[in-house]
Amino acid sequence: MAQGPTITTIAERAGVSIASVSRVLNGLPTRQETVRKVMAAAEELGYVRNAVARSLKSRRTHQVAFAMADVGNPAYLAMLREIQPVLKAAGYRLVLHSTGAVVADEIDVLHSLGERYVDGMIMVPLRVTEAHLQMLAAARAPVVVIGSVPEGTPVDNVRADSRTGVRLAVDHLHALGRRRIALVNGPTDTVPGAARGAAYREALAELGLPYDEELVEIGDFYRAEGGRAVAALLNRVSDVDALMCANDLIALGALDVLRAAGKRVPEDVAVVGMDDTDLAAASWPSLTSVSLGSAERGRVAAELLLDRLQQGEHEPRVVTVPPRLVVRASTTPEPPAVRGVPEAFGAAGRQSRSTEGGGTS
Amino acid sequence: MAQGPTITTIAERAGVSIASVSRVLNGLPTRQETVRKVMAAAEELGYVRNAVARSLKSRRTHQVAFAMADVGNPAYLAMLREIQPVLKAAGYRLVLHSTGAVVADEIDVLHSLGERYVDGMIMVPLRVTEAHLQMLAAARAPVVVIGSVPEGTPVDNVRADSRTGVRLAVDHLHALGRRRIALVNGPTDTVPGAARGAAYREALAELGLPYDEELVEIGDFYRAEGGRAVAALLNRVSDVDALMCANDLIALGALDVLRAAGKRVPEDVAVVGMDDTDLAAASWPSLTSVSLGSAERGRVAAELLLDRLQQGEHEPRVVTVPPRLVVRASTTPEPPAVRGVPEAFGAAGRQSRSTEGGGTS
DNA sequence: CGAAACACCGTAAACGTTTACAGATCCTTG
DNA sequence: CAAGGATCTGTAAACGTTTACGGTGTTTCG
Repeated sequence: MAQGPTITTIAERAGVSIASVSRVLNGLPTRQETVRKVMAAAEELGYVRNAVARSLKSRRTHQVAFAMADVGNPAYLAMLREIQPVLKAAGYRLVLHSTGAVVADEIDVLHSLGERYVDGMIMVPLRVTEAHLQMLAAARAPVVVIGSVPEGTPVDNVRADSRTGVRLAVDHLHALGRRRIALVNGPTDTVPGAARGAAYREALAELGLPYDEELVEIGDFYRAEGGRAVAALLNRVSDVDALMCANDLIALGALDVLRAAGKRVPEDVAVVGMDDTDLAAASWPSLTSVSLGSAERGRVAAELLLDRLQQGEHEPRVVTVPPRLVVRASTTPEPPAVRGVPEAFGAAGRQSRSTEGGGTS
Repeated sequence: MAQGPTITTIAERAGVSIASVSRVLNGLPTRQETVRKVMAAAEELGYVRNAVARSLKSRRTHQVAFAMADVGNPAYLAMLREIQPVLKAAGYRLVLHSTGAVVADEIDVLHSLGERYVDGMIMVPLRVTEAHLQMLAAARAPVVVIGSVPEGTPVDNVRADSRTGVRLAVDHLHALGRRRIALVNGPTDTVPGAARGAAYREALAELGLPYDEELVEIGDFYRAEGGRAVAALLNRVSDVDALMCANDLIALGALDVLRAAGKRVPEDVAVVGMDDTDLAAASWPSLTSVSLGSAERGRVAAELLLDRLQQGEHEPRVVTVPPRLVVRASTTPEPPAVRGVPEAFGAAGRQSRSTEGGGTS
């Protein structure tokens, strides 16, 4: 781990100047003889380019940051898994920032862009505050935001459409004949919570169903909380025949509680989750879930960023990724054999990339 | 996004030399008056230190790489989630390398250490080949390997103990009265596959049970493959009363097939998975699973690396993390109420960190 | 009051590259 | 054979920091 060889070491050994070495290493036109000597010296010394010095001169680090609250969250993970290969293919390294649920950390991360250790950044903010907007406007490197940002913010923006997503789910439940469709939401002071609450209301209105406050329960986006919320709901109203859950975890909690209460899913109560995580396919009964296209949003964000890194300045772009309803056993009354079994296996196919090797010993 | 201010800009504005600016910014002893002027100038200009230039001079990037096959794999993800905060707390950024299942990529990543864009690396190799060992010996920065590496390799090493893990599971099944315990393994030319196969054999021997080739089925570490393997197994032998699966996904596939075949779990067949992923708690029935301590291995690896980065040279260390059997409904014959329900909720607690916010709109 | 001690600061070199520019070498051609 | 051009190469500056060293100005003390 001593001092690695530098361009200067090579120059001495090959008996040429450092400029020539650099030219050879960069494939610039050079006499054949010189190329040979330099290559030989580099080879013998086991030379590797110093990325730091290179970056200093070229003002390019070939690194991109991805910042979100927590890698463990399946939605962020899905994005990450798409972002990574896109960046890698373009020759960029990925710097990961897990900011936790702390908004101040997100601001910090944006600020750190000034350190120029990355060429650009993809960020999924928890909330978009005034401070965010200021930092985004002043950012020293291109940023792509996944999530909604007001018109006029000078960054590329990739959005989901949870309104339409909720609509898809509610329509589906309605089409199955359900009329007492409850909403189990997360906190309404979060962006997703608020959006999903509003969308639920809208969807009911469009279908001509009444909005009944009794049918709305607020918990948090976790399994245990979801379970508690559903328990409270069942205590209050007895004729619920469908649960629209703001999240797959909430839906899993719902399944726990329904099972304990002796209700059959989907015969007595149909359940829909949201985000279409791996858990949805793994649960029993498998969970109908609204996919908000996390993976695709990740891919699109990466592409937008690369585009900007390569093309330079242009108008900020906004891309909205459409949601998709993935129907599984928790809503389809009697899954036809064709649908039930292949689903189990089909799901495995979807997951296969996530499971190479399966562990380490 | 123009040219950011540098130390020179500040020096001019404050009417001092760049050396003074640097001293002030680094908190070295300086006259109060100068400190004031420099701070004021830096403030007005919105100066941020250039990390690249800094690294070039200091030979420290404050970045650490984590390299594994695929972030989507729950085992690696669990490691990542522990590694990240440890590094962050110590002031290091995390560079993520997803190498895919390609061994050559791992070698590449090790080679790229010579570029000095990171101060060190944590790696989880798929396989440890001769090429790996050579690169590890010649690595230009400290490396911690998660997985087993031969004696004498000059790197810190964090190991799981899948032998003991399998033993725990088989003992558990045996204690429950099961005697026809089958193994559903992944490919035996992978490290985990081989280790688990051998451990199964050993465990049976210790219990005085015969090793019956009929009871071993090889598939792959995916859900669909696992299902197929179990189907084949059931076709061949009819009296299987327990399945030791080399992986949670295989176990999920097993549940699919058993359910389709009308076998009750755990009454007719008990099922044990391995890795104790989030899926284990989410499935129905919830899955008894052997935890190989991925999270802890990640944390330990990060700590070892930091230690080496800060302390410098010392003998390579080897740490083995003990496995743990997490008992759930897929093996406990009649989960007492106390055990069944809290499990569902307890599981949510375990997962809570992975689900802040639950999605983005 | 002069010298020694001290506090502070600026100059310049260094980290390892890339690259503009000009000098050296070679070949071509009249 | 000389001049011109084409080709290749070396010198040096630059990227933005940190830091060793020596210089200046102030204080302290004999």
